[in-house]
Parts: sequence; structure tokens; C-alpha cells
Amino acid sequence: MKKQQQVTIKDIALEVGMSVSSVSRALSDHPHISEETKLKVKNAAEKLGYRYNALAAALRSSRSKTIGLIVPRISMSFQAAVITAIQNKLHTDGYNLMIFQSNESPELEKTLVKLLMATQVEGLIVSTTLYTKDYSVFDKSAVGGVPVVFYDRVPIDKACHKIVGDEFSGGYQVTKHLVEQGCKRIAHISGPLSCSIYLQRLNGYKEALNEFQIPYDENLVFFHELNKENTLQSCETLFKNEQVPDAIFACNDTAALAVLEFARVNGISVPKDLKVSGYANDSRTEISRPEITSVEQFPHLMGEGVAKLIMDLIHNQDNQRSFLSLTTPVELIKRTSTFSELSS
Amino acid sequence: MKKQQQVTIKDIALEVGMSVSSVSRALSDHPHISEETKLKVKNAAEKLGYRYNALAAALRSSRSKTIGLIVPRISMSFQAAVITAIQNKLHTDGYNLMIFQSNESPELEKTLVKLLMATQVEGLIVSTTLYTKDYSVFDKSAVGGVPVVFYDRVPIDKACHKIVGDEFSGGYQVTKHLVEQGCKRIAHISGPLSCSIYLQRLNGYKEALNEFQIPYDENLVFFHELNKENTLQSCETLFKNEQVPDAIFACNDTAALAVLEFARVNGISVPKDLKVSGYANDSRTEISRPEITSVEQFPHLMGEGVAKLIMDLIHNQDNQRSFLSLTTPVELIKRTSTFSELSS
DNA sequence: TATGTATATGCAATCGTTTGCAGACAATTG
DNA sequence: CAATTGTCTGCAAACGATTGCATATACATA
Repeated sequence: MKKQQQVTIKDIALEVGMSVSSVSRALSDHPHISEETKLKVKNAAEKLGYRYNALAAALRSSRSKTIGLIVPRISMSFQAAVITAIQNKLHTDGYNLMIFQSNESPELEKTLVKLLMATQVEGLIVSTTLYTKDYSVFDKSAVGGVPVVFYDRVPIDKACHKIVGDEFSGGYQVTKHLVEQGCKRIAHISGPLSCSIYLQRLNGYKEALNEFQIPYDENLVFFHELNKENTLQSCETLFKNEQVPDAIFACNDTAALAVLEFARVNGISVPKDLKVSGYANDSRTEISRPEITSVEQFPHLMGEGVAKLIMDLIHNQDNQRSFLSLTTPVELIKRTSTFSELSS
Repeated sequence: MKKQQQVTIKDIALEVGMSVSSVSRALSDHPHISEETKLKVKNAAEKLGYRYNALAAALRSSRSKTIGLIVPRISMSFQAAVITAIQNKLHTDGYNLMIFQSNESPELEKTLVKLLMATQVEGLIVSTTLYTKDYSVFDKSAVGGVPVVFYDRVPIDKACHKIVGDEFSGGYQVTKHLVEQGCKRIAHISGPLSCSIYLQRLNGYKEALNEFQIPYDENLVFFHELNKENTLQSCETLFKNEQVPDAIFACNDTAALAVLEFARVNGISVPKDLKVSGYANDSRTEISRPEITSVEQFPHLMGEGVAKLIMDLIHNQDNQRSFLSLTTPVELIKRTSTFSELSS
């Protein structure tokens, strides 16, 4: 007694005394089949315990009804929210989502692309690792013409379909807000510039500085993975100088929290002596004391945009030669970490 | 110019002047093929831009190399961590994971099971919704003998393969700790008892009360989804009585945070007048002020256990009639939300 | 020389669907 | 009544791999 024999449409055909083709059509509600037979067939299917074999169908029709997604990690709350939105939307269109995590490794990312292509996905959705530089695996030729949509972290300098948050504006708004709070020496703790989002936020930061005629000081800017350890390290460096910063704009909330911890340990008062902003507006920003100013990215909006776009691309496989790009809004959420006690 | 023609092993066979069977075997490193031809075939594959079609292989061999997973939502940090562990482990074994979210809906959960069965997964991993009561879709007959492993939230009163945290112990430890801190009226904010974890934690709670001869008072116990709104509501109720609680044991950290908020708003001092514990030890517990006592569940351990178990079950499809159950440890993490100021 | 063994390859069926085409039959039309 | 149309159903060839079995060759052994 091993693998119990599967019930196939052939068995149903035998049961109701019809051909497999008619059974197939009956099950998929083909208009050329009479209601009567449809009912008969469906009942027989039920009775025999038939289970549809999507694999066989996909093979024959070369429509797998599956979309692949590659993301650095699902544990980032922003990503989890985007993915959920994508998945829900795709589900209503009868598509499944195959989710893989690259763990920030470009090599693994490459492997996963191939893996997904092997499973015959009809579309590919990608938010790249921090270090992805070689985008050749995503080339039209490499993916065999399967549509690819990037979101959030997208290729720099490469035309592609993409949906991104308005990172420039986010960077700009945070910085401007800090300036307006009276800050003059605004440090920026950024991720690696190989990653699109950090590049754009940096540009926004520079733009705001420029607008207010504050010189860009590269001693105030750091590029590294935005975890706690690295951030503490950067704070260390920042506060070793005689000229200490009066604000720190960190590029995610984990980093902002680390800054707060540093401040606490070193007796620096936030927001009085140091103003701190994060980015992404994850749920910890509200819980922290002080609450942390951050930038909301509306992951749900982005997810829906991604899903809509990929479905469009799949359905209009015309000789699509141009690329679509959508920018979703951001919103600065001002909280106590950036308000001087006077104004609060 | 539509769907560009796929390169198949047939094309390779043509190219190198061999049969498809030999090509197939060469590509999969079959021992009966000479190294020489293997090389020749692989080069030709590379040259022609061949991409393996996992669908076709799965259909023929009836081994899809895919495992399905259904989880209430991936945005819970505990779940994200478990999933990541599972996925990494399965990947090393050449298996893919297809992740679906039930959004706490038993109906959707049922649909997803069928969907996954249709895609011919070789195994199914499930953490149920809060309200799943009908487990018939997971019956051996319903899933066609595909192994099913439950984790975290598992069927109550139904023999099955499962991996669970030591919820009883968690509930017991939290309660005992609160008693030892001098609490006499310990409220318990629990999830619905249709969900295994809450049932077990409640039992642990009762056990500890019993041990210290504190009567179980059902006015102190609440059952509902553990979101902020519900929890605030329960606090409201609790503090309307003349006999207010001196501790609240909430069954997740979101609820514990809501309790803290309630306390803050109502001028109740934590931990002095009210001690608060959460569960799951998510990253917010450390950030909150006061920091929240919680229970670490070691999601990574659980994930690895799940992956190992499902692989075992797949590889030993013997007439397996008995069920395996693994209980992973928990650890009480004591923080300031439960320490009276005297002892701190 | 006949037999046995090991190594390398090919034949052809098979997995469970989908789908273009053709055929059967009834109903409608001029 | 013949011709046309419409409705329903069946045939058989795919889709792209895997795999049991047979075969071919070479070499060693009795």
C-alpha cells in the first residue's frame, strides 16, 4: 500500500460513459457542454473523490497560474504587508504566489530566479537584495520572456517595470522637517548605495540641505546595513567628534531605535539635544519612548499596484517594448522624537 | 511573436545526436551515463539556453518537490521566523515551499488546502486559524495520503503529526512568576479557546493558581482576538469592578502593549500597581517602556523541527499509522513590567 | 568458442490534462 | 425538402519530462 492511485478525469469519463474531453470541458464550465452533463460530471467527480491536477493542466496549457516572488526577507513588516496585499489580489484573479527569500544574498537570489523559472511561473516579482548589481538574470532573454516587475528595491540605471515609493520625497521631507526644527548638523545613517531606495533618500536629503544652504558634510553620512550593531558603531563615531550632530536621520526604524538606545546610554536627551527620525513607520515607532518620527510607505498600495501591473503584463503579452513605472506616495509622520520640548 | 518556443531536452537530443532518454539521464547525473556525454549534453544545454521544466518532471515522476504551508498571517513575527527556518531547511533538501495565508478564515483555509492539493504538493504544513474546528479537509483521505504536519496552532483532540511550543509550561511560568511577585488577582487575557495554544496556556495558568491556592475567578479571564481594541475593552471591564486586578497576563505582546497603554491613560502605574506580561517575546517587548515580560518561543527551533519532520514523513511513506508529536521549549523572559519597584 | 558481466545508450510508454478539429444530431430557414 | 446553422460531444495529438526494459558493445572468464 503505497501512493494511493489518483482519480483522474479518465475515471470520471468511465463512470459517466463519456469521453475525457467532454469531462474536461464540463469541469471547466465550457459553454459547449449542456448543463445537464455538467451536473452529471460534477457529481461523479465529487463521488469518486476527484482532485484536479494543476500540474498536468499547466503543462498542457503552458499556463501555470503561478507568480514567483523574491524578497530579501519576509520578516520586515513592510515586506510582509506588501506581500500580503499582492497575494490577496492575485488570489482573486486565480493566481498563486510562490514566495522565496534571498536573505540579502545576490547569489541565492540568482539561484531562486532559475528555480522559479523552472517551475514555469508566468510572472516574476522582485525586491532585490542590498547588493544586487548584476541584473542579467532578469533580462528578457534569461527569463524567457516572462514579465518581471520590481518593487521597492529596484535596479538602478536599468529600464524595467517597477513600483517604488517616493523615496526622494521621503528623504527630502524628513530632512526639511529637521531643519525646520532648528537642526543644523543633520547626520544621515543610510544603507548601501547599491540599493535604489537609499540612493534616492540620500538625494532627497541633499536636496533639502541644499535648499536651506546647509553644506553637505560627508563626515555626517554613513552607509552600511541598518542593523543595531552597525548603527551603534556609527553613533560612536559621530559623537567622538567635537562637533556633534543635532539630528540623525536613519534610513529605517531599527536604526532609529538603535540611535535612541545610544542616546539613552550616553545621557543624550532626545529630542532636546538630538532629534531622531526613522523610516518605514513600523509598529515599533509608536511604542518607543519617545515615539519616533518616521515615513509611512503605504505597503498595501504598493502591493496592489504590483499585483495589478503583473497581471496586466501577463494578459497583454503584446510585443511590449516599453517599461512602466509607478511611484507610490509617502507620508512623513511627525512624532515626539523630532520635536524640541519648547514646541511640544 | 508570441510565447517564444521553449528549448526542451528533445532539442538537446537533436543537437548532440542522442536520444532524449540519454539526455535526461545525463542532465540528472545518472550513473549509467559516461562523463564524456554528460559534459557534451550539458554544454549543448547551456548553448541552446535550455531551462528545466519542473512541471513536466513533476507530472511524470509524481514528485513535485513542493511543500505547501498555510498560516494565518505572515506578518506575525513569530510566524515569519518559523517560516524562514522551514524554508531554509527545505531548500537544502531541494524542496520548495508554497506559502499561503488564511487570514484567520477557516473557509479560506479550506479553499487553500484544496488549492495546494491540486498543485500536487508532497506535504502540507499548517498552523490553523483561531476558529478552525472542522479538520476533515486534513484527513488522510481528503489529502490523498499526503503527509500533514501541524505546528503552533494545532488541532485539539485529534491525533496528528504536530510540533508545538510548551504552552502549558509558558502559561504556568508566567503565572507563577506573577504570584511570586506578590500578585493575588491575576487577570488573564486569552485568545479564543478553539485555538490550542490558548487552551494550553489557560491550563498552565490554572495550574499555577491552584498550586498557590488562589481561586480561579472567571471574571478575571477574557477570551477574544488579541488585538488592541478588544484588549482595551477588556481592561475597561476589569477596572470597572471595585476589585481591580494587580496583574494581567496577556496571551500575546500586542495585547500586553494595549494593557500598558490603558494603564498609562488611566494613570495606573506599571509595575507598581499592575504587573503585565505578554507572550511571544516579539521585538516590541524590549522597546516598550516599561519593558515587557514575555515568553520566548524559539521559532527557529520549531521551524527546523517542522521541516525535519515533514521530510521524514515524505521519505518514509511506509504504512505510517502512528503520529509524531514534538514539544519545543519556552523560556520566560522577565522584564521590568513585572517587577515591583522594591525588587528592582 | 561460448558465456557472463559491466557499461552505455535507445525505445516507447506514461504522467493527467487541454484543445483544434471533425462529426453527429436537431432545429431553423428559404 | 435541401441547405444552413447551432449545439453538443468525441478523437487524438499534444505538453516535456522520466523510467522500465531491451539492446549494443566491449571485455573478461571458463
